[in-house]
Amino acid sequence: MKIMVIDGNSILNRAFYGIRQLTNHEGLPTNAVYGFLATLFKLQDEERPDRTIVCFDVKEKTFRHLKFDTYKATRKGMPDELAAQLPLTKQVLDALGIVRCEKAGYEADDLLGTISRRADEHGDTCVVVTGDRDSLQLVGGGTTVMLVSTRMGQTTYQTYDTAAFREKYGFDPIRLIDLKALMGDSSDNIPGVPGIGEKTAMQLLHDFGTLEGVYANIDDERIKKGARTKLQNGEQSAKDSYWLATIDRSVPLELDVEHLPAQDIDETTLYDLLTRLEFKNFIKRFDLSGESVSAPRLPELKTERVENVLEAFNLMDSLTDCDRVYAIVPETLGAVCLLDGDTAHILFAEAFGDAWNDILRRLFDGSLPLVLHDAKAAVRALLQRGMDPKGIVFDTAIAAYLLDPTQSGYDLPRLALAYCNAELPELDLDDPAAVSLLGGQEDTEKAVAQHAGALRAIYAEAADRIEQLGMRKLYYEIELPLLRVLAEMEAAGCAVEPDELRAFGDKLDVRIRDLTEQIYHDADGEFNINSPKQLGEVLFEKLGLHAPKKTKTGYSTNVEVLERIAEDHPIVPRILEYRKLTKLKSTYVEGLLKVISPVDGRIHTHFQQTVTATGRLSSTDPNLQNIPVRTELGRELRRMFVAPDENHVLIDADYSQIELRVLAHISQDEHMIEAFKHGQDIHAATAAKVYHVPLEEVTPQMRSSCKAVNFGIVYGISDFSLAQDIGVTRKEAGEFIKTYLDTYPGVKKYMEDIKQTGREQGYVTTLFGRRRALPELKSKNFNMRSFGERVAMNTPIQGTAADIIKIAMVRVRDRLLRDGLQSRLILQVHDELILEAPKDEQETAMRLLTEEMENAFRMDAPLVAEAKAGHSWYDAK
DNA sequence: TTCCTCACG
DNA sequence: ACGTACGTGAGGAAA
Repeated sequence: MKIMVIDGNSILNRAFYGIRQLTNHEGLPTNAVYGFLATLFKLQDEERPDRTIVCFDVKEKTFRHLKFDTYKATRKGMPDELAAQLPLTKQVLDALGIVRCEKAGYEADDLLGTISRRADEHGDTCVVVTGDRDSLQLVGGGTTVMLVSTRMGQTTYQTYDTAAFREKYGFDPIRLIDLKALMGDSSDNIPGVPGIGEKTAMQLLHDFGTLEGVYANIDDERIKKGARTKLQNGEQSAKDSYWLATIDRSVPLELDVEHLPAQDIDETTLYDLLTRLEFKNFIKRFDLSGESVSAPRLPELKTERVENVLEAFNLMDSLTDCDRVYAIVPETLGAVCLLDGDTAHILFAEAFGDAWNDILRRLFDGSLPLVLHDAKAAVRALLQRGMDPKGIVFDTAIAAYLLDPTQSGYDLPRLALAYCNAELPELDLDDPAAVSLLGGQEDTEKAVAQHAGALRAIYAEAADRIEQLGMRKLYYEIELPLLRVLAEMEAAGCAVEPDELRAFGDKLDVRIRDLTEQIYHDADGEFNINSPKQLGEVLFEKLGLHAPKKTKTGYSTNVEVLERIAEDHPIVPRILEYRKLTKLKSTYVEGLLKVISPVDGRIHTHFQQTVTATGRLSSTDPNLQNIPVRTELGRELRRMFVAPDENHVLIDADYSQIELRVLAHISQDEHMIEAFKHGQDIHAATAAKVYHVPLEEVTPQMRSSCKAVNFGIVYGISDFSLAQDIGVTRKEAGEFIKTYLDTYPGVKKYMEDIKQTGREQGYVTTLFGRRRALPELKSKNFNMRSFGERVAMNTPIQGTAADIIKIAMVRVRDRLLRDGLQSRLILQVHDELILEAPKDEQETAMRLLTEEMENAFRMDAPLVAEAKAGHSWYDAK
């Protein structure tokens, strides 16, 4: 029989530190549990043990180390976040039917040792899985040790049997104990012999075999005088250490290794647990279904099909008096579900034919206070049918986003689980088959009703919490109105020049082919240049170029690396150019050609309002927020985004330094505010201050450094990254930052305060009350905490800037309408707004746009926006 | 799917 | 000593 015995604490620990802190909807921290299970399943798949046992330390305080008073003081405890995940892990293991082994007073190590010894004696083979190198002393007989190590988030496994161990270390596994007795182990609080390090210890063992051997030959000439004195003085410590380092292999365990129960999964409990933890892929792995599970359900609703137009209008009339009308309206507008008390009324477009548009028009005529989920998609569709949807008073997706912007999604089933602990069936009303009147309706209708019920429950909860958290204005005056603006922008789309785009692509192609040939020639053979793996092999093995140490899973071949070795071989600059061109070709030329609407020949992006952690928008399908601009060639692409005809222009206005202005305002730093008030070039002004020279004497070099620091400050700076960015030593960067912060004491104070406030409150906010929770600030893990601190510094800045441009967008749109102009907003790129305007409105629209952007919010460092007009995006920027 | 790379603010 | 900028989305390769 093959037994796998796992050091639960060690693997859990690795999982915890390997992955960034995650919490699920219930607020359960889950990363360690997840990582642990992932490791466990992977090992079970690969090793196929007959039985698995997981060992845990029972209590840190009962370690045998503690018998030595001197050694216990600095023993590190388990971080709280991890401790919180321990019981969950054990619950899952129990549900999986995996034997757990714990014994008060013993470390998991000792349990591993004891179990492996017993298995060995019984003639079984035993794989010990742990992250702790100490356990390698267990290797021998039928016992192998699999060492799990996590580097850069990548987990690797290395199995040691006696031979493998000997090859690597040059002595027998059991001698690890002797080695530790000599050299000690600071992480385990084993003192060893003071003054003896790894080198000496290895030499001693090599010469004398064992600790005992060393002391038996203490006068041997191979031991140097200094070492001898140290050994003599440290003899007691060596003996203690020997004992400390020895894993106890005869723990009195009741566990009967010979008669382990077969693994028996408790499906119901497992499903419950995995659902709570939101580990969907594991649920899939075990093919669990929730049928036998009793998750709380929302009240049952009756479903009623609305069959004719009259009935539909009567229903809507009767709903007009309602406080709120809960409606499920899919993007395709193929069906609608309206909740009325305990009845879900379902209307299918198919049943109404031409009258369907009348029904939609009535539904959205503004007389029904509609609560929707993800309304933007429906609004866009309605706009595209020439309607003017009104009456949307709440969107649960946006509300849930404001309540916690860091979730990975906000679909209705997920919210139902988080807000009502209810399970909702999957439902895709955008799939025409689902809303077809033909066949299989029952289930769909039931599901729709349940979704509507959940919508109501979520609304009640979410609306309340929006109030409580002080986000009413943000929600009702910024995000909700913005929804309509975004829908209009999406529906409007942007005109493009497909022919020129294709021509540009062909031009790229010629050059790409050329480069490909040269690269193959340089490499003396064909390979896939797009494959970082193959490229790495060619550059660093075949051509023998020096690989600048960057390596994760192979060689790193990114721009930074390639630029450093560009001089070394003509292939490198060619690869750099190849990369540039293929990026332009595939992502932009081909990518954009694919998404030109066959209906109107324009490109309609989708602005995501519920994605970013900071409150920014994002753009997808296609992403129009990352159209190249930084290189001249890439910038050419902007010539393809144009005004639709000779009578129109594009107007592009962007905020000047909005984030730094926000920083100046939030931090109330006098000097920075003054600089902005006087309209100074902020980077130059900073340089003048930092270098103590008059503004006129600031060199481009000085300005550029300060520009980097200004950026860094906004991101939550560190000396390392700044050093990397401006090419100075880390120390110089550190001093530079210090000087900078002394120059702007207000900024310094803000950076300190925000971290503290964030830690105390558990979240940070923007000036408009947008909130981001930051549990990382309390983490004991340095990296995680540092990340939290940078985020705490950055989010209020980036987020406030996002709030401001959102306000501007709503105002620009409203004012264009109010002033009866034909100009329309079509794009937003974080600090930039783009209008499509009739030429005769050009001047008016430019003024309006600049005004509304600058007046969106009054700051002590005033907002400045600059507009430019042109036929294409290239010309308007 | 996940990683790597690279485009933007 | 730790490993580093903040926020995104898309395409191609490899698993």
